[in-house]
Amino acid sequence: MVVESARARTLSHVEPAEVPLQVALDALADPVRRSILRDLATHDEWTRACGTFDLPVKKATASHHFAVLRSAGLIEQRDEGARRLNRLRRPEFDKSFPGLLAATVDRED
Amino acid sequence: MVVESARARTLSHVEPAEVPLQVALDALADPVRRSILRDLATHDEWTRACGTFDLPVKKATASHHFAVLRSAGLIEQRDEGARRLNRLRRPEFDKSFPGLLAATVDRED
DNA sequence: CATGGTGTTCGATCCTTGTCGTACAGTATG
DNA sequence: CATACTGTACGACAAGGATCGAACACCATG
Repeated sequence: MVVESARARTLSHVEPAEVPLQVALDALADPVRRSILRDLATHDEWTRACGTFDLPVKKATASHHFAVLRSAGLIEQRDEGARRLNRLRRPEFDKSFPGLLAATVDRED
Repeated sequence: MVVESARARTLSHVEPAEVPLQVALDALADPVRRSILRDLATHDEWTRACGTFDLPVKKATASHHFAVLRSAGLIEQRDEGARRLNRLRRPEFDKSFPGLLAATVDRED
């Protein structure tokens, strides 16, 4: 029988449908967070652990940004051993906020 | 010969095409500013003076928000006597940021 | 010209939040 | 078990920005 680890059980996710527009915009307004989302958008799902992103901040700050993205319904996280893998919740988020990801992460600047 | 007033001459506008995504998102992330944009989106152009908006802030703060919207290429302003009329730059802004206004101001929350 | 209305500017304040160091928990590997 | 690696939690700090009051400029109207 497969049992979730205690660590994974503390991982609370928020459904994009429950996210207020204000929360979504606050999450998307940060350049470091958009950089994370762009990275996820251009790679296969569940292939990027938190530590594999090339970010201009220390790991404590990066951890904070991942938490913000999760509570805004933008990413899903899953533990795999010592690493925490990420996935962009593109279809779910697009359903709640049509065009918002396209207008923000599908861009150069 | 018609000459612009000194007051109107100080009104500097920014083209949406010159606006970085970061500036646009910062402007759209504030609820008071979105409320202004929604108001403009649902009325005829050049019919709303700054003082005619029902905002939960004092006029000094409102003036600040209009300045932010102008420098983000989201609104255009024109002086008409003592009043300053506003217009949502929908087509120009949509061209530079397709879907962004639709995802933010065309919404309930 | 005096008064009232519209809107901006300036300085001050307050609050949010992005940032980091450190400590800690969980996992893998020797 | 000892060590190294991955990521989070917590407290502290600093910067940015939203807010306001007061003073000011401009316009309209009597």
